[in-house]
Amino acid sequence: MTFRPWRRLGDGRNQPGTPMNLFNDIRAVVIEALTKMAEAGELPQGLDLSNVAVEPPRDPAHGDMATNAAMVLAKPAGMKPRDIADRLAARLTDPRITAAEVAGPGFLNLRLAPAIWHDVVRAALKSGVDFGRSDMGAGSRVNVEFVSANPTGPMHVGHVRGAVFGDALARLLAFSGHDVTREYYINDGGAQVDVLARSAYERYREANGLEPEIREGLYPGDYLIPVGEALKERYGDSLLDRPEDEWLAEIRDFATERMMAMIREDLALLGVQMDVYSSEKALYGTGRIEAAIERLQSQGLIYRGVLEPPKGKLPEDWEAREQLLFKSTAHGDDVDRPIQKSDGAWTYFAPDIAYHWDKIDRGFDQLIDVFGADHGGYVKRMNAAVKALSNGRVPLDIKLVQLVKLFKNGEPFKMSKRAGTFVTLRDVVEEAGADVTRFIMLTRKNDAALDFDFAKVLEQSKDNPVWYVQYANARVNSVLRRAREAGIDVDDSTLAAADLTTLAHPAELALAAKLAEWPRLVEHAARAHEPHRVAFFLYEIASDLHSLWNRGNDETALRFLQEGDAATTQGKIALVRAVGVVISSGLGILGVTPMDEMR
RNA sequence: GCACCCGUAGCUCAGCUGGAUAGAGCGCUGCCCUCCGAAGGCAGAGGCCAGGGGUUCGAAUCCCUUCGGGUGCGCCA
Repeated sequence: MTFRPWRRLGDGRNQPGTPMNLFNDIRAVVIEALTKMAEAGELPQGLDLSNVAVEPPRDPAHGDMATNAAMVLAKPAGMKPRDIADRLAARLTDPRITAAEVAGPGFLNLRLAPAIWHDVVRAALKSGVDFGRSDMGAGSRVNVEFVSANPTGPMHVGHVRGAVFGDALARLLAFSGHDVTREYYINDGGAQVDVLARSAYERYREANGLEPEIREGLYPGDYLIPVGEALKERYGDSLLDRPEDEWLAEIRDFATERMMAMIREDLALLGVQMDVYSSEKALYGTGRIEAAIERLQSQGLIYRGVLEPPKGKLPEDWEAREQLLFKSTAHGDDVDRPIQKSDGAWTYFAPDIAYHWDKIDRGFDQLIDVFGADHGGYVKRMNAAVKALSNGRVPLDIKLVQLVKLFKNGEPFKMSKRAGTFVTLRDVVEEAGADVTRFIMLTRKNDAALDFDFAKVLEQSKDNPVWYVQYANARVNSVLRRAREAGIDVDDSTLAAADLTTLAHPAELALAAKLAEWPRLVEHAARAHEPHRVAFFLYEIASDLHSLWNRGNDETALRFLQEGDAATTQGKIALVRAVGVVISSGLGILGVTPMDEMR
């Protein structure tokens, strides 16, 4: 029996941008059959086939794949689902499809030849960690803005999840064929960097032997002490007892730069690297903000007016004032938003509008902002601004990342070595490690709150998903080691060329079929901007491997190492290794290092 | 008051952008190591998918509404 190379499987019928996705291949077969039915008059011409799906059925008894084509088309075609399904089944003559049965309300359940699953294993071995890589994105340019923590101190827990999420999303999008830019927006234009400068000035005084006055409202953290010392090194005592306006701007720039260096280090601890750092301050004085506002004005979206007082908690000192407003309600917001304070200075929103316009201007096809959940109120107005500025061309997806609650053995975790008042990113990484931190942060949807218990995430048991997945990978490598010790060649290239016909047990083929879902999952997760799906999929794969492993205890035919039968062993190890490939590939998207050994 | 998010097994959460009998871990009950890593695995019990309407071949998923929890609501960023 010979197998066609995987690349030819699609036979040119692959949808553009989706190599190696078996589900897309089979869908293409179904679509072609439907098209022929229309040509033959068995279906009306010109039906919308976009809702026709080919999916893995939940119940394995329903075969390997199922299509809803008959049900989706029944109404527009004015036919009974069963009739469509029957005729479709008759036209599915592709040799890969060994059976097509109509079931349930009109599903067409497909069974595929075992050789298909062997090809999946082979594809994984040949592609390595690139297995599942897709060109679905067709090189479209995506800007992922994330973290964007204020440059006033070290990153804290609140930033960690956003950093991990944004980076994993960026990796996922890159893996699925997008041209991704990771970007950090430095909020160095507001009052908070003045506070930073004053705080650093006190530390500068301290470095000169004076008593620092860390007044209420200044940043008290120890991390500014070295900044004070550096200031002393640079300025000596020349700035002591000078009025603020003589040193504020200089110290502000100096301290901001130092803070950004620190933040870069913090990000590096998590394995996060930005491509672009954009400065808010750099927008001032360039006319960019004015130009952006002018552009909105030209669309009739800027006016002077008075807002209704906010309902609910009314500030004591509230009084009606005329302000410059952006008519965000024209694009879905609830109220119009001020872009200028009553003293004429820009609100934070104004440079942010200019910044997003800049991103649009740089030619991105899609913008993604990762914000903390406390910025939820900002979503509609930003969407409105981007919609207006790009004339609806550039979609903006704002992902809100929910809070992380830290625990240790079930007790709320409070620690503040450096910062004085909060748990830093560094604290978290030093306590749990970057890999564990990243994985756990991705085991929940971004918009669901997350409990992070240091004791649990470091536990070595199946309660702990990181451990469980790493353990599966370690077992894969354990099998490979033992096979080599037995003198069996298990190099990927050898395994990929091996005869896999002995890989025929339903349990083994089921696992291979699970691997076939990986490329599909990548595309779905990327489309939904949901990297957590990768983490859950890895957990499932790990579970399947552990399960198959243990079945070998009772059924010796299922053991991966078959004594005295190198050929059969190679076939089984090809499957095991393919599992390892998918785990490594998935962990790569999560930014987690696979572990070969757990000892 | 308004907006956004959430509500799924006793607990913590998935549920593949509308599919078939709603899943996993923990906890509970009972099993599996002379055998590839038992740091594992198998089986069982456990559900009005918060409640009520609607949309359609079909709803945990989409729309409306009620209840409950979180977050936000001009001159902070």
